[in-house]
Amino acid sequence: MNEAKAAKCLSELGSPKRLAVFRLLVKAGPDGMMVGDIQRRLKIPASTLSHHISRLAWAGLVDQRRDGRSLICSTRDGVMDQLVGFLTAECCTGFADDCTESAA
Amino acid sequence: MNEAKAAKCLSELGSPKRLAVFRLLVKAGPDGMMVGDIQRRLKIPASTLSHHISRLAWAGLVDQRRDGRSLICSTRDGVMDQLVGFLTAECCTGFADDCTESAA
DNA sequence: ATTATATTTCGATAATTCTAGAAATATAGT
DNA sequence: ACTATATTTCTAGAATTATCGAAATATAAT
Repeated sequence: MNEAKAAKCLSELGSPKRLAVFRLLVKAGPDGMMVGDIQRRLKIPASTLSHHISRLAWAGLVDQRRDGRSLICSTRDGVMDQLVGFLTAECCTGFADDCTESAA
Repeated sequence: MNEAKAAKCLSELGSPKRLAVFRLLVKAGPDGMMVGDIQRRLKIPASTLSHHISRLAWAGLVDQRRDGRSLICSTRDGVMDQLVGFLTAECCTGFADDCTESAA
């Protein structure tokens, strides 16, 4: 996780519809949820929902796998922890100046 | 913290320049940092930087106070914890049982 | 009052994103 | 092959956002 990747994730999660989708998937857990079920639940037109899901996937926040005619979405394991870790890593908490980019 | 407010925060943090500003302020701690210092550090034109700071303030992520001719920016206390709490709050409260990490 | 410094607001343009209907693709069943 | 279901890709207009120079505002010092 670096600043560019974190910004990408945050930006994608920053759309109310995408955040709602993502949170639904967080709740669904590893079993995930079919696109159609998300659509029925959130009442978003299919093409709009597909657009948002593809952005979440592009950011690495969500994975999709096919099961017959359905595509099952789930949150990518660990990505949320990485993001939260990055945000809360108080790099140089002692207010030092020399913080060279830290990994995490 | 609710979904709309969280989305607002995430969206604002999702701009690379704003994320850089915010992280600089996280590092600076409660003492904060003058706009001019942020500008010299990140090399963003003043009007552009002002725009980004005002968005961070609008989202409730950053506060500004005046000190003489300078405006001092600092992260709003607690907002990051609230955001992280919101993001991780409902993890696996639904149906999954093998979510071992994340918390509060 | 004049001048200098610090930062914001204005204004205009470029770029990106949102939205959703229509068409296309993928899979399954008959 | 044909039909139905599930989802994506295409497309395009509307809305939002980013960028930054110029002008304006706020404060301080002389």
